[in-house]
Order: sequence, then C-alpha cells, then structure tokens
Amino acid sequence: MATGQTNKGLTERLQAALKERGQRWTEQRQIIVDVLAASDGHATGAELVERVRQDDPSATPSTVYRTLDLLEELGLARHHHGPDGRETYHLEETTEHGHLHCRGCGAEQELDAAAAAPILKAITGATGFSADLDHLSLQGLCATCRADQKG
Amino acid sequence: MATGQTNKGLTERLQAALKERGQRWTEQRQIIVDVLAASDGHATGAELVERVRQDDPSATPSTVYRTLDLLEELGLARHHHGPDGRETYHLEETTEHGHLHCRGCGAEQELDAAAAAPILKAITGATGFSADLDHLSLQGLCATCRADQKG
DNA sequence: GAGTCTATCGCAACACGTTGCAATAAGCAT
DNA sequence: ATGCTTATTGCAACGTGTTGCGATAGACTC
Repeated sequence: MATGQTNKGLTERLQAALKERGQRWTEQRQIIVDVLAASDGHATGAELVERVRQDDPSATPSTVYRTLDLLEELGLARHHHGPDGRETYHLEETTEHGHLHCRGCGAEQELDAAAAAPILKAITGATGFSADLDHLSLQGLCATCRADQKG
Repeated sequence: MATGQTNKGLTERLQAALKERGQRWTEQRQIIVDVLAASDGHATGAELVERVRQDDPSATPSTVYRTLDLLEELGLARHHHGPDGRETYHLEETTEHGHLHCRGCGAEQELDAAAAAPILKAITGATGFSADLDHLSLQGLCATCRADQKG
C-alpha cells in the first residue's frame, strides 16, 4: 500500500541521464523521486519536503528544491504555480495538462490536451504566442458556480 | 518627475468606499495609493514596499501588503502572479488584461480584452469555465522566438 | 475639546523558497 | 582498496509574503 515500489523504470532513466551529464546518483535523489512518484496527483514543494523528511530526517529543503529543479531540467518533472503563487510539482509521466481553479467553490479541474487544443489554437490566433499547456493555470468560475450566481 | 501628484480622484473614491464600510483613511494608505499610481505599469510587492519606505521609513511590509489586499477587495487594484510566482500589482484603472511571458526571450506582453475575447470564448466552450482575464497568465513562446527556433 | 470604540499600525515570528559556502561523499582512475 | 576530483549536501542567512498581538491613533459622540 505504501507505494514502496521504487519505480525502476524512472530511476534508471534518471541514472542514465545524470551519468550522461557527469552528475551523480544519490540516495537523496532516489528518495525524492520515490516520494514524487508516490504523490499520485500534485504536491506542493512544502508537502514534498515534509514527506522526504519522513524517509530521511536529515534531508533539508534546499536539497529537495534543488533536486526538484534538476528533475525539471531533465524533463522528468514539472511545476506550476497555483492561484496563490505556491509551487506544485508533478511527474512528467502524468500527461501534459493545464489547471482550472474555480474562485467560487475552490474546485480544481484538470484540462487535458484534447480539451485544451481549441484554447491553445485561439491563443496562437489572437497573439502569435504558442502557449505551454503545463503552465496554463486559469482562474475563473466553473459552470456550476456560474449557474448558482445566475439563479 | 517624481509624480508627486496625489491623484485626487482615486483618493476620493477610496475615502468614500472606506467610510461606507466603517474603515479608516490613513496617511499610510495615501502613500501606498500614491506609490501604486506612480508605478505606471506593474510593480512587485517588494518593489512597492521599498518605494513606500522611501516616503515613510516607518512603514512595514505587513502594512503595505494588507493595504494592497484592501485595495483589491475594494476593486481599486489587482494582482497576479508572474511566471516565478512573485506577486505583481497594478491599479484597476489599467484596463483588465492578461499577461503573456515568453520563455524564449523573456519578453512580457499584455493581452487586452479584445485580443483575449476569442481565447476566453474557447475556454468556456471547452470547459464550461468562465475565466478571469486578470488572472490569465500564460507562458510559452512568442512568434519571434518560434520563428528563431524553426530557423 | 475630551472620551470612547475599534480599525490600523508596527513588531516579531512564521512559512515557503533560494542562495553561498565549507564539509562530505560519489564516481573514476590507479 | 586507495586516492583524487568535484558534484552534492547541510547549514545558515536571506528574500518575499503572511499572521497574531499589543499599542497607537482615526472617527464619531457628547
């Protein structure tokens, strides 16, 4: 249950990528990747730090954040900023997606590539910009809340 | 040059709104509004704190941020989060607009209501969400950088 | 103008994230 | 296995923003 499986495929990819760049594989990094993999959805930086420290109390925030940055650099993880500006991380294995935050009910909804396609197309059409879906973080009112407000 | 004009119209609106709510007009608030008005474009929280302290060294960050929150509550200011998660404030007088950050050249572009209309429409169509333009902060590649990458 | 009520202020501490630096330890060569 | 090089770690301090609390001082009444 504890998702103790260390996701061998991911670890191996990571080790290979690091060796390629003359960088090193450490136990800390294994732990951080494990924690991230065990956090099925998204997790804030602070949450990840806390969980890593459960596995290894000697770990410090700086190490966790630096590793997270590294994982992003390697394309194995992503982060985006929630409506309050806090960081949220997720593994890149999760398919690329955007986020919708409803300011009415606080609900958070994911936006997959298919649903986002017309939006990205509209952005390109209106601005020439090719927007990154992973950084697309919208705030507004969901359909339910809009209906409530009208009623 | 020092834009020392205290934007009377804005101040009066603010005083009226505060009185209405049983709240108070203070010199700190005058200074903060002045500073915000003098920051033509956008300014980060830290920048505003710094500028306010030039006018009144006794001002503290908590006061500045609380006042900024208050101004938002009154609809006289807005804030959004930049690509790095830091806060950026601007007066509401500025017309509602979104932001585009190019990860290639770092350029920041504004997105006015007219240009955004088709995008917002696409969002509603794809998700049922009615998105807030002021919170629309996209990251991606601008047309120029896309052309550069292709070439 | 003096007194009262309470919104606002400044302070101090906290939360999240980042950065510089000296000590440690991973990976490689011998 | 030993030593060497240098990436990584932990620490400590900083930057940005938030929160609780006692002291200050607006605004209103008399």
